[in-house]
Amino acid sequence: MNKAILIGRLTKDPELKFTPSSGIAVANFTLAVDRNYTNQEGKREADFIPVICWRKLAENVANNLTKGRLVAVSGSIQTRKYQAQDGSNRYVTEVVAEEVKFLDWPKDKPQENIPDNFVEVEGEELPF
Amino acid sequence: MNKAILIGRLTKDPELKFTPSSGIAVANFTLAVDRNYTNQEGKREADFIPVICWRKLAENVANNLTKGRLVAVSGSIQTRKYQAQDGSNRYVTEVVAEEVKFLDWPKDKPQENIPDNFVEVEGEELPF
Amino acid sequence: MNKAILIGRLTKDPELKFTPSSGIAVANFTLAVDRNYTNQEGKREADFIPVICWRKLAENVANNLTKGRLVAVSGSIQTRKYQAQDGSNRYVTEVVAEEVKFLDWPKDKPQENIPDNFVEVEGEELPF
Amino acid sequence: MNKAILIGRLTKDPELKFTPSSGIAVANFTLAVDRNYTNQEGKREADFIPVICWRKLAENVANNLTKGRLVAVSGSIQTRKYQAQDGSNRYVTEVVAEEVKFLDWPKDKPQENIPDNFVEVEGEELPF
DNA sequence: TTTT
DNA sequence: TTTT
Repeated sequence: MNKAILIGRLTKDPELKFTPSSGIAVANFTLAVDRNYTNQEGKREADFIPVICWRKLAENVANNLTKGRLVAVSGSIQTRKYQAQDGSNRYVTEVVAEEVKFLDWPKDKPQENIPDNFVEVEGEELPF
Repeated sequence: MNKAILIGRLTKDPELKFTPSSGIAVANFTLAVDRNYTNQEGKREADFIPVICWRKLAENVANNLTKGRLVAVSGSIQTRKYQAQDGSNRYVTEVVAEEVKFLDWPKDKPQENIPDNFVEVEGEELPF
Repeated sequence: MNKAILIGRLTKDPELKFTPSSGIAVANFTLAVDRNYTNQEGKREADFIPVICWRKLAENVANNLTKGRLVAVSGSIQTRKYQAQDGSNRYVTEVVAEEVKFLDWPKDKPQENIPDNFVEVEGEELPF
Repeated sequence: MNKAILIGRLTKDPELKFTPSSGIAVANFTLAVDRNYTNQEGKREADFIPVICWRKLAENVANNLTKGRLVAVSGSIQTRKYQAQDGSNRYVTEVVAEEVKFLDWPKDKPQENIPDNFVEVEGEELPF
C-alpha cells in the first residue's frame, strides 16, 4: 500500500519530455503545498514536492497547466536512483501521479477551453 | 492537504536522536514498500521511503521496532533543505509520520511485551 | 488506520446544531463527489457522502460554506447506530472531517471576507 | 477525488455473489476498524465499515479471507440507493475496494497456500 | 531553484 | 546504503 494525496500550486510550468527508446510522454512539475500551521515568524510555510506523470496524463498536464495553477494530485511515492555529475549515486523521492484534478483556471482563459476538469488515467469498466 | 499512507518493512533498526537545543526525540527509518507489479524479469520491486517521527511516537518506534518489522504509516510528505559536505544545498523528500501501526511481531518476543499495537500521536478528546 | 479524502460540492447549506448536554457545536453536510467515469448514457455520476464535523471546525464550516461550494475534506469513516421512527435500529456510515479546505468562493462575496482558506483542527506544535 | 484507506478485521466470512444478468463476481464483507482512542469506560471501540469488491478481486477475497483476518483496503466511498422491504428508499454508504492487502494468516493454514499477498485490480503497464 |  |  502506497498512497499520496496533495493539493497545491505548480511552482513553474510543467516540463514535458519523451523517453528516448519508446517515446513515451513524461511530465514533471513541483507542487507548493501549504503547511497547516505558521512558523515562529507567523508565516505559512510550504513543502515543495516533485511530481511525475506519464502518457496521456502527462500530455494533459503539459497542455493545460501552468505556473501557479491549483491542483489535487493522487498517486504513490517513488524513490529513484540517479547518477550525479560527479558520478556518485543520488536518490530522489517523488510522487507518481495517477489522477490530477484541476481546481482553478487562469482568469484570461475561459474555462470552456480546458478539455477536462479531471484526467482519467485509464478507462474504467463498470460492472453493470 | 498533504497525506501519505504506506505499508512496508523497516530496512534497518530505527535511529533515535535528540534535537541539540530542546532535546526533543526524533526517530528516522526507511520503509521498503512493495510495488503492485513485477518488472521485466518478473521480480517484485520496492520503493525505499525515508520516514521521520517526533516525540512520544519517536520513542515508541525506537523502543519497539527493528529491521524487518511490518508497519503502516500515515502522515504527510515534507521537503527539507540541508547542506552537503561540499557546502552545496541538497533537498530531501520524506514522510513525517503521525501514526504508526505495528502489523507483525518478532517470533522470539511475545506480543504481550509490546506496549501498544497502535501509537497515539496526541490524546484525542471526544465530543461527548 | 482509517482515512478518507474527498473533493466535492455541498448539496445544501450546512446544518449547525449543539449537543444537548454539553452544547458542543456539530455541523452536518453532504458532499457530491463526481465519479471518474461516465455511465452508459455518457453522464457523469456522483456519490452523495454525508460529512460530520465538530467544534471550531463545525462553526467555521457553518459560517463560511453554502450550497454549491467546492471543498476538500480529510478525516475518517465512522459508523453510527440510531433509532428510526418505528423503533428499529438503523446504521449510518459517514465521514468525520478533521480538515476542510475551501477551494472556491462565491462570486458575490469577496474572498477577503472569508476568515481562512484552511481550517485548523487543533494547533500543531513544531518541534523546533 | 474520492479515497478511502482502512486497516481492520473481517467480522464474518465474505459473501460471494454474481450479478444476475452478466454473472460478474461481487464480494461483500464488513471491516472492524479500531478507533485510535478509548471511550469513557476505557474500552477501545471500532467502526464497522461495509466493503464491496468486484471481479477477480472479489474471487480472490472470497477464496482467501475468512472471519477475523486482518487486511488493508484502499478504494473509494460510494453511496447506493436501494428499496427496503416496506418499499421505502434506503441509502447505504460503503467502500468500493480497489486493493486488498492481506496482513496476517490463519495459524492452521501455511502461508504458502495463499496465492498472493497483494491483489492486483488490473495489470499495470510500466512506461519502460 | 519555488506557488497564491 | 535497503525489507520479507
